[in-house]
Amino acid sequence: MSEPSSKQASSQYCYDYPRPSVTVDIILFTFHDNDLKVLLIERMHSPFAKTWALPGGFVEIDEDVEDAALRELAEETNVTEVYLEQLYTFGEPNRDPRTRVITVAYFALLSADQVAKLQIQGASDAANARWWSMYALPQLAFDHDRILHYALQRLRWKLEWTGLGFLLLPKEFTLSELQKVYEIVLHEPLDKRNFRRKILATDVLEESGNIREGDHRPAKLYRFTAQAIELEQARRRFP
Amino acid sequence: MSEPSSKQASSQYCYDYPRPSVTVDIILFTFHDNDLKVLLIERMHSPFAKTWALPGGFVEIDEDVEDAALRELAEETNVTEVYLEQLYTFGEPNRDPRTRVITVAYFALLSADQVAKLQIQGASDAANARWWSMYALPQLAFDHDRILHYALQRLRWKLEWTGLGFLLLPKEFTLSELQKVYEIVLHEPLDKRNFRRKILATDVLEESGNIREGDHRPAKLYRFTAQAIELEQARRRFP
DNA sequence: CCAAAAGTGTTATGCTTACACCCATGC
DNA sequence: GCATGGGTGTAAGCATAACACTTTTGG
Repeated sequence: MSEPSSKQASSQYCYDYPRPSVTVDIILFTFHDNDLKVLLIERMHSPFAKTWALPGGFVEIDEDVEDAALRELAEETNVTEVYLEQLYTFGEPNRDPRTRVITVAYFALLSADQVAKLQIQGASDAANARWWSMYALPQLAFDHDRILHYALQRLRWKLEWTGLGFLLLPKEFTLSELQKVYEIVLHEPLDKRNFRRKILATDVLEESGNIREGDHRPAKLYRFTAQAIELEQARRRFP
Repeated sequence: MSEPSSKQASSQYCYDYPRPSVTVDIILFTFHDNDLKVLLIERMHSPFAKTWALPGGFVEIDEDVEDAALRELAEETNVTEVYLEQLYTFGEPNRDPRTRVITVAYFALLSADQVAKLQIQGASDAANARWWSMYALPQLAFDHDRILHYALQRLRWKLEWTGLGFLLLPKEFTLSELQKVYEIVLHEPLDKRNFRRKILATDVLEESGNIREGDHRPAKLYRFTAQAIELEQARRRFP
């Protein structure tokens, strides 16, 4: 969300008609400590200095918009293999007080695996990056609060109608852990037996053969099958 | 989709970094002659002169993207009250051979009522505008074929999961007419009794009290209830 | 042996599907 | 009176939702 700093003589690119800036903003979800988390970055510069914002940045002139989202993701988090989906394009004229900015929002689901490995790097203009609970957000810059809640809606919809919840977990996980994801994201308790039956009926999971040793009775570990994502997308649903 | 003509000395608007143009493209669906129709405009100018394209145009610098879609719709068809929904943003760098153009696609559902009244006006750069069968399209400019088929997918999804099919019909219609819409759009035959039961169970329709006199047994006319659209959107579904 | 989480089946209910005949009108 | 589309009900199968106890381990 940084205006590029002008290292060169300004105003090199001229057009007959005014043009907006186009940015991507990324809602990066993960699941940690039994909570749905979202990555935010603290802005250093005006406007909204010292307030938190979604990671994002300008779309380069010869770059696919989706590639821009992937690039920003890589730049700010070092993550490359992610589930990424276009969310919505926000285009009100005064979303950004400085100038006209149209933003294409993407949302990404990051597994706990990936989160553990990643090094979050604030962009040059961002002092600080951290995960926030989706249910205890700070005040947000621009219209990012609206964007974020729209993303939550979409994520809920996804979980209700597809089996993609496992994208928020590590490669192997127990069914109880998966149920917890659904309960926290959907914000409602679920019946354990029905949940297991339903999720296993979709054939997106298989036993990994390993077990999670822990404080109490060990639990079978599951992983998602290779075709799981394709399977989900094959069912005719949006998008 | 017209590059603004430069009446003035060019290059008045200068920026430090290059910026893309942002356009809106509108997929305008209606139902007519037992067929799903889409409005296309024949381009006069290069590139893709003489080929058909989606209506659309540039987003003004101080204009909401959705307002731009509504404005283009009004300019090219004189229609104002429409169901309009953002479809997707297409942002590959070479969609337009001239220059970088990012387009936000919207799809609109137009009732046969409205179609009857409207005067389709090609924009200044468009010679010609007409309705085409979705199932017999001409060759299309840019990536509009892809956009159109994505819109069809979304429309199908909408009809399968919501009761919004009536948006393609006049204010009053028979259940058989409505069923025809679903059959043509979804591209599959439906059972008459099940269709009626299902659609009436959703409470989006009510009898208008009138009847359609015709060749044979007259049919009850229905209209959709005032809250029908809200109702549909209240069920937690995308978006 | 106790605490804590894992795991497991059955029943009732509602929804979806398949299916075939009579009805009202115009000609 | 016949052709044409309008209109109606039921039974079977399937998915969903509600519900409680036993199992396995660690300490």
